Amino acid sequence: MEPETTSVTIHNVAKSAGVSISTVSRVVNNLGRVAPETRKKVENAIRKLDFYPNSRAQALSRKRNDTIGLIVPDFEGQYFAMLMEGAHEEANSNGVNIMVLKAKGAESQIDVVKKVCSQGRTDGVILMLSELFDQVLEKIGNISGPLVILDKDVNLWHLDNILVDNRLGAFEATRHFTDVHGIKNVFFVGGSEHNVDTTARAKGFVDALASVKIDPQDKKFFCNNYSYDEGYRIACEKVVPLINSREHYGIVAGNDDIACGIIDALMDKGINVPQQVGVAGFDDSDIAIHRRLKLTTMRIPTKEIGRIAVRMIINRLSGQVSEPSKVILKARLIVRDSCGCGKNQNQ
Amino acid sequence: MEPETTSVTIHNVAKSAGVSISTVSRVVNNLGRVAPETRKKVENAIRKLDFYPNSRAQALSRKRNDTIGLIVPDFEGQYFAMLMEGAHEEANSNGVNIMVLKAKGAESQIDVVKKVCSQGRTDGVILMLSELFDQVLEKIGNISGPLVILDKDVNLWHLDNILVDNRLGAFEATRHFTDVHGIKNVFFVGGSEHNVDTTARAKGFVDALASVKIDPQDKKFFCNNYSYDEGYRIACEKVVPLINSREHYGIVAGNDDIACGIIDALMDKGINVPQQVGVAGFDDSDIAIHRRLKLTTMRIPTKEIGRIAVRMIINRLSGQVSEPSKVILKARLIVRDSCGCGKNQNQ
DNA sequence: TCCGACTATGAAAACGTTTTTATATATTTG
DNA sequence: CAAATATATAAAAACGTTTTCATAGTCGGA
Repeated sequence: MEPETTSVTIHNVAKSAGVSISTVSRVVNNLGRVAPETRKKVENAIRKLDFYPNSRAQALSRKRNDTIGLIVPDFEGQYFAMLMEGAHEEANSNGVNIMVLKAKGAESQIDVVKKVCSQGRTDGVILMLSELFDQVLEKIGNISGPLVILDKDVNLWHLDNILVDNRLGAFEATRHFTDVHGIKNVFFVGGSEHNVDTTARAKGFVDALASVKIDPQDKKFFCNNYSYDEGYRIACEKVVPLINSREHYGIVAGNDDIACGIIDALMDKGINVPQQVGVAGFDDSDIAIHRRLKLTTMRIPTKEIGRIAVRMIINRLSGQVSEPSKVILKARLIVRDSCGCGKNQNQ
Repeated sequence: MEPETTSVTIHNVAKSAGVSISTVSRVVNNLGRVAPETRKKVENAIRKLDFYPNSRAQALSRKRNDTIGLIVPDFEGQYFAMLMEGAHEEANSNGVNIMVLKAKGAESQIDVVKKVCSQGRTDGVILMLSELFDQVLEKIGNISGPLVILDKDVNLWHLDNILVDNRLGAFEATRHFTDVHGIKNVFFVGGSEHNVDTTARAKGFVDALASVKIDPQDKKFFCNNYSYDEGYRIACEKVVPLINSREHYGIVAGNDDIACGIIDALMDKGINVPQQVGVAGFDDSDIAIHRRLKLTTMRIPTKEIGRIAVRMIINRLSGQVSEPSKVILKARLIVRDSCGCGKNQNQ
């Protein structure tokens, strides 16, 4: 009934080596001075007994867990995986662990953050906010440990903040069509109109056209969400009717899913992509290179975001850095075939 | 220099409510009998002081962390995300957390498992093994807590085990071509020949052909890895030369990436897909529905695997279940367009 | 009215570390 | 050579809970 193999503690090691537990602790943590022969005795005992310090006791005593919480609204797409990749890389090389939590609605996010921090389960938290983020921020101002907010521009309080310049990204994608391809008819098909990312990207699009003296009027469309199906739908309903077979066009999509939907819709309507209509996506997700027509897209440095977020927390914990900071990363245009630059350029 | 807001402990609550810490603990954990008015006093104090029990102290005292470790070789593709989805769902509804760890090589996996278990950082571990898994298993037989092995058939020791019947999956995909489409010329293009999944799928393919009296000789090909590019390469080098324009063909691919590579290769060589050659993938990953020609593919119940894995650990921890078990899940054929069943069936 | 059983609560031990403080012993200094 | 100082180690306190054990107080029955 009790197969519970009681594990070996620092006391066992101390006894076996004929020293006190303080000495063992000093050896394990490389602290203070220990006579060479004593150290050897202790190290032998540790090896003999296969001793690993109990992390629960360490956590209590040291008042830290060596654990960072990563709170995301969902695990969909590959954003989460990339974020994890970067975060884990940085965390691992600093001996800290990552606990993944999911919290979608504002309620849930407030709950999870408060709980996890107040309980001392993590030493710091990386939070990817959902849409209603001002409500969340309002309530978590007084939490204890370091807190990094991702992807939403947060000016309040002493919070670290990492974001991507979406406006600039869409600006560059748009100017790629106007400048490199000499196209005057550029459209924008974004995600939900109330999404802050979409808003920023739409602004970049407008700014880009304005900067080359093109009227952006009636050239912006919005999907209900960031999905392939919505991209397909909007392309059929809004874009196709505007296409004149004698002109060339460019479309800046809100993300790669939408871009793919658009491309397939256009093709299904017999329109030549990318010869007559070039399309650019956003995110550089997996699907960008897993299609016949490789997607030109703006790459979001997601892995980098994860890495920096962990770095920020570690810095704050180590006391080296006390001031909160805001990091703004750029998206980068990855030119492939769907804009008309690539292998399918000349038919 | 010390903005460390020292958090409120059970002692503060006890003092504020005018009772002992044992009473507070009893109220918090709903244990033993507490007089209604005492309970009210304590609850008020808890609310007033915004008390959250320190999870580190709880962990030490209770000898558990309410944390499950999920060890994966990488975060690529969407396998990890789906696994996480299921695992988190089950974990969350049981009040346990998930710590994600990465360990790729055999060395690393042994290290991580031993460390995480011996330290008591997690109460149980879900382990997704890399290729050289016998070496790993050999060394981690004596670890303490519950351990669930994913995706590799493990017969040794007292380990829980969840796997997918890859043989049966490939069998069904193959028979779909022979039975539904009446195709005799079916090929298999798997991943690395030394991969156990590939081996099982290849066997399913051979068994299926044998079961309908077709000679599987010279119909199996292998990629160096599970990538789009390899699928493209093998299709060009091995498959295309075998295609006779008067015959119909079916191809069972090792995964969706390979399937996409094959399809694009065939199309680039001017072969009609799916009219002349049908292709089926494996995994039902994102890309299956993000292409113009929707992929027919075997869906692996990854989310379910995550859910069951967590369930197993929780059951073992609760002492309800003591015997290790092996769960074998089936892949399910998702019929879309690339096999020739769908919208593009008749040209 | 007295005794046993039960109830509500408090006191104290335990969990396994880290860290501070104390104490021998060895080494230097005047 | 005694006093001051270093050095190596041990003893004990602390971390914040849970849990066992002890102790008053209450109740019902003889």
